[in-house]
Amino acid sequence: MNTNKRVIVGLSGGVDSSVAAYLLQQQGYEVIGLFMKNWHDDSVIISNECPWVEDSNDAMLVAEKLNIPFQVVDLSEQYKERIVNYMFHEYKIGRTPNPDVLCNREIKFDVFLKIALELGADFVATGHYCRKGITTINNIETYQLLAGKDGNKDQSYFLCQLSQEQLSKTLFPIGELTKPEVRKIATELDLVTADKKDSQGLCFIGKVRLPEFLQQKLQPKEGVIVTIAKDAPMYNKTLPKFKHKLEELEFLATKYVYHKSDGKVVGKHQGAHYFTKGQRKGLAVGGTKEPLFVIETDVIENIIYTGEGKNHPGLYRRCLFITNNELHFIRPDLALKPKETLNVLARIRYRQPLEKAVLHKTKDGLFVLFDNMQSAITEGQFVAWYIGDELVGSGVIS
RNA sequence: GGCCCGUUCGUCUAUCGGUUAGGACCUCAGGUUUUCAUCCUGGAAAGAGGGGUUCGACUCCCCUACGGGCUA
Repeated sequence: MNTNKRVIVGLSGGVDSSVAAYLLQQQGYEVIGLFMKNWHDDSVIISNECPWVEDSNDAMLVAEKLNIPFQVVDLSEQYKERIVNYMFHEYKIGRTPNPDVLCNREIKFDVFLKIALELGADFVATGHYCRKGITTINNIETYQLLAGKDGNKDQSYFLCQLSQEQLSKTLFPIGELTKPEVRKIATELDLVTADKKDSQGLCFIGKVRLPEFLQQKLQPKEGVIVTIAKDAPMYNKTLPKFKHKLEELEFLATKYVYHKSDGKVVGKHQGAHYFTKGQRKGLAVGGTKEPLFVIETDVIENIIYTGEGKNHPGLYRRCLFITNNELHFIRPDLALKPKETLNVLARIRYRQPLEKAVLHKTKDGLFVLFDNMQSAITEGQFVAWYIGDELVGSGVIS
């Protein structure tokens, strides 16, 4: 039944996309493999140099084995413009971006998708661990982004910015499988990628030392590290009585504002923009009973604020806000209007266990109010919310 | 100028006349992780200096160098 449908698979040179291609082939699709080359500066990568050469080669071998056509496209210009520049910009303004979420929205499911369509494809497919559902709502065919069946590998979070349009053209062939099952298939087929280690680090770039990577554009600038005491007065404010829910939400979403005089200087750093909230490593401040965690970075004053111990109050908040222009619903029918609320499960980082939360829409944006305190809510990261195993929307934490 | 205390891994510290001188933090390496982080495991790392006493001293004594209390 799929015989006349053409699918272009993004072959990355890893097991997942290899098996994805195979499964599509089994399902009767006409499959074409396409390798994206998005980065070729290996000077910034830790470990083995030039991973893309090996990866594209593996992708080609897999295509040969499956006997499908194979091509390489170079998208490094677009990748640089849309992803790398965005990264630099975000770090510069003191936020912590998630380039891989953007990479999916802007590269794999935009630039790449368009190329595929030009090549006559009906769909693109990738080796993501997630599933696509289709349901009819008000007579409109609506696509759903569902978590991968392998709870340990579920990658729906990285696709939280996809649109209906993009989903409509997309297939996720391995979403019903677990990683061990995928490996097993690859082994049985004797694919070169069968035992290849999972890729990590920045998609297409690999493992980098962030400060070094960022130094291409962001100059080091020495500043101080300040420690805020666990029992600082600002943490003991009693909850005011709120007149409106909105007032309460705003209060709970407000982050602490620190000044140098609120704590004591314990060290120096080479640039507040190289650090992110919740970070423990790289501060080079020792002698404390418990580790120091970054609780705030101030890129204007170039000060890093830290708190001692995993339970430091500066690390926790229950509520966060998303502005309207950084708010996205995969399910348009579930988009909230001002004053509407929605009970969801949400996460603020990949692989974080889902947490109960309530969405509160306002005129200017959306509040996400968690039942429990959340550690290191970080501006620039994406919060994604689910109903059951369906990812229905996401936004940038501001 | 006299009299009394302190000096241990990079940091904060524990111990002891015979120990692989312990821990925490930092750092490094590996692992987990398609973001940044987190998390897990492991490694490296010390007795201010010089003399004694002793079979043996980081530990006891003396002197030299840097940090605290009385006298004036």
